[in-house]
Amino acid sequence: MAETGSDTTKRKPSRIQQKNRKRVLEAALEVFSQHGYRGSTLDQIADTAGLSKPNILYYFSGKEEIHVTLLNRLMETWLDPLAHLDPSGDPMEELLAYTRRKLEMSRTYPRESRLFANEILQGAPRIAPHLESGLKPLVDEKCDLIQQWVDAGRIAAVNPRHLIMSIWSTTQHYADFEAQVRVLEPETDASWRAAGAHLETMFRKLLQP
Amino acid sequence: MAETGSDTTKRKPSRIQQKNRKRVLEAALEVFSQHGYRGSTLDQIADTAGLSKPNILYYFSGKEEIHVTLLNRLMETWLDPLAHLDPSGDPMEELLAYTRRKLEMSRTYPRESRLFANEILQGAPRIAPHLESGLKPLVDEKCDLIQQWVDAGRIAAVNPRHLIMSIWSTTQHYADFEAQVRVLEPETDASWRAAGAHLETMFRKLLQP
DNA sequence: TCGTGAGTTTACCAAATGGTAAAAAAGCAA
DNA sequence: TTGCTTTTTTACCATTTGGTAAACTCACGA
Repeated sequence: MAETGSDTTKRKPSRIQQKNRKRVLEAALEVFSQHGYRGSTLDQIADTAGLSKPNILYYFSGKEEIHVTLLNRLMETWLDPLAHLDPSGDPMEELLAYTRRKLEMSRTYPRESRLFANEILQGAPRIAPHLESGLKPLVDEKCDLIQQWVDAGRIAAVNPRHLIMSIWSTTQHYADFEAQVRVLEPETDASWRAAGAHLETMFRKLLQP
Repeated sequence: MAETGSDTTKRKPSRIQQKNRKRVLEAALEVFSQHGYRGSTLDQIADTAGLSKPNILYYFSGKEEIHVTLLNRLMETWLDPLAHLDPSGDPMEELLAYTRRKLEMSRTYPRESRLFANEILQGAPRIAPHLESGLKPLVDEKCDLIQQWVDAGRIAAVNPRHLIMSIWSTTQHYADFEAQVRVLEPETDASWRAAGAHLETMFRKLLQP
């Protein structure tokens, strides 16, 4: 049986396979993050990747597999900052550091942020299982941690779930709504700096016991 | 010249025209807000509206006109709460009331919120002019107002632009990322109540002089 | 009731799109 | 070089999609 590059059986990935799969995923990220799943075409991805459409389908079984692959890889990166919330650290500093990391990710990986936003906006049809199995347990765990900090009086009384959602929404806003932000504040560098200062102030005041 | 229902010349809209144009727009809102512009099809809109595709094209010149019409109508509704920020009111109460109105709109009109989010996510290709001509002047004006409140010491020192963006992002999050919110907190009613309380606390603390 | 224009349907079409078959080319071990 | 596998290209295809032409139906005033 000729291996088509899928994952039914495992073989050595071959240097050229790794390289081209990477090119496809990079191009797909560019395209999907801008137009959403249904708004993106294999031709666009092929053009962006500098490969032919059938060539792309030699590496991936179809459009959906490319999209799902991207989302799966993304989830790890995306949850990483929250996973690093340290129970043994200083609560205030941990949460502010988390906010900083999240904002930094929005600046560094805006396409990833938009890819995720697109998927959630459309009801998370292809990533719902991962939300249940990956995101939810982690959030539950960290909510417990934050609640302990609250109970111990080390930070002000807040709803942990909604605190986390506030951090997500405010930080991701700068990536997901970039087109709008740019209209209101065209100086990109200054905008990011002001955003960082603003969020630092806001969450510090919120959490001050 | 037979009027096709477009707007090249003005005639009396005829009761049935008004009714059916409304049906189309209602259906288009449902579809566009879920799949984005390119992900939505005229057939979907036609099915949802209970009309045939050519019938829809009797009332609108094409897919794009429907979308643009929706976005234009939306802009007014969307900016309305901000426009009502009253210079003569109490600063803290005005801003908290604005936040409440915004959250209420996310709950009442989630589809409109998602339609807007979709458009911005994709770089605002069809609404960019309106952002410049409609949103920007209003935001600039209200930023001046907030800055005056800050200068007068009536609220804490904040960056007005980023305050507004914080209010937008946190309130709209509950509509735009509903699929994710539901995973973390399945009890919808409780979620909205907790959101209201959380945002009230957060912005009150932020703005307390 | 008849005519006229508004509204609706049926039958299409050209382009775009996801995907496939198979031949051709490029690597590569012997 | 030879023979085999991996990779890439060329030529397609079926379906979907936005849109149109023209026939048809319906409401309603004269």
